[in-house]
Amino acid sequence: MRTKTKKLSEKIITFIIENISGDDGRSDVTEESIAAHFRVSRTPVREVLKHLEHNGIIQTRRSKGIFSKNFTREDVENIYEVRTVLEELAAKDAVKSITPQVLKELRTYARITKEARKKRDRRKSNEADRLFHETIMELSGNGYLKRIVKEIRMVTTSFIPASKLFYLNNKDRNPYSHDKIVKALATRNPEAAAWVIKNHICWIKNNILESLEKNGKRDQGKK
Amino acid sequence: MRTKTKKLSEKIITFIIENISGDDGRSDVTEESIAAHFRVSRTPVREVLKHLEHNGIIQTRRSKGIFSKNFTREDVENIYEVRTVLEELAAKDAVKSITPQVLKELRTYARITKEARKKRDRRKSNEADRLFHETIMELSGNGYLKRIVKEIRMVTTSFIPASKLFYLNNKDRNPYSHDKIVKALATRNPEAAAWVIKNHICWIKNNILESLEKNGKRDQGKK
DNA sequence: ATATATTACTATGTATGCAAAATAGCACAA
DNA sequence: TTGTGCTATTTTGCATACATAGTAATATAT
Repeated sequence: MRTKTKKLSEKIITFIIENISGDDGRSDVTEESIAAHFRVSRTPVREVLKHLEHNGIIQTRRSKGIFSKNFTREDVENIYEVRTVLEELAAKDAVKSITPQVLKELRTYARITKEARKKRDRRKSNEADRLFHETIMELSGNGYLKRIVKEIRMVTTSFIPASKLFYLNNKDRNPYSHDKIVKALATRNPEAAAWVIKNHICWIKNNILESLEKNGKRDQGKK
Repeated sequence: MRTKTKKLSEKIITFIIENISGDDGRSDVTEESIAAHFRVSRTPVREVLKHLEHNGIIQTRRSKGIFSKNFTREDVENIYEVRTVLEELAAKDAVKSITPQVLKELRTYARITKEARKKRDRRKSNEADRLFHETIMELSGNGYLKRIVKEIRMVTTSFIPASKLFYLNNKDRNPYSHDKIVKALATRNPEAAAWVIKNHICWIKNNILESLEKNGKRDQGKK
């Protein structure tokens, strides 16, 4: 169980995503501040930052600090278009190797997600949601696909910073639910599974777009 | 025309991909040697290395140096599976905004690729091939898709190091040629375009698998 | 001659220091 | 008050120096 080694960079990533803003002026998140927070030097922090910058999650402006990318409606649509075809692919591959055990596991995650959401336990519901999708990825047997979708999930997560993270609770439930995904997978019909996944993600996308429109009006004028 | 700034990291990437090997023992490619070659310090080199390592192209072993990943047949299939659905997506989107001008441009790249390949001018044919595919990406209007496919192309390029790069010349031509892709795009039928692209890439994948099998036998036993 | 312990070396990981760029604050003049 | 130029400050970019881990080679004992 190797956990300690990798965890630092993961922690730094989480920390950054949760703390950065896209405002102008000076950012209170700097290489120095992150380094100080984790009691390391700037060097390892920089490596994480470069990674995030490369993935388009942050942008660093010299002598100003680190800022979140202000995603446009188009950006969100583009990224979700990519994520959709990749999760469809995963679902299609997953049906080939599905087992009763895994189906049971998926149902458990689906149940936990639903219950936690009902109780407004955002952290727990997100965690179970993540496990649900990652299990399907795992099932696809395609390690590269798994890795790349994980990256994309990191981007989409950053769309909705913690401060704005209310959208899930205020909305109706996703009509293309995890339960329906499980049912489709159980039929072992690739196209059916892909269809449900596609609609599932499409619903999430629309939800995020709505949320961004509600929250993001003020960011409009700024360059 | 900002070229100088970004070029260094691009050059470093090219240099690394062209020089690393997957052998055991000590590598002659080290942070130090790369830094010395480009007359910079290890710091900027490390940033590029971390990026490549993250993309799964290289692996760095402490006190041994930098090595290429030894891709298995399964890795190649996984990565090409991902690339295929993404290029299909690009083609489907591209037909929406295709114009006679772009079709002409694509035909030009197709012609140059073909001619250069006939003359065994590998560099030129690769360049034109890249432009062909990137033009379709551009046409899709999805910047994120464009970026992510570019990354994947970097990985697939690293499958076949320069030293082994003969496969293209020794084989029959791709039956799902660039010409046929252009024709399919011209019909503005998304499914048709995606179908040709899919087969085009599938042919390349099989070609690479064959080449790896011929060249890579010796890498088998090693961990 | 072979196996093992010790030592020197090599290359990465991390920290620190210095240079450059861009901003923000302040003084001063109109 | 408002605009302009200078200076100090902030923060990134790059370089260097030190710490650590893993390897290879040598020496020693059996």
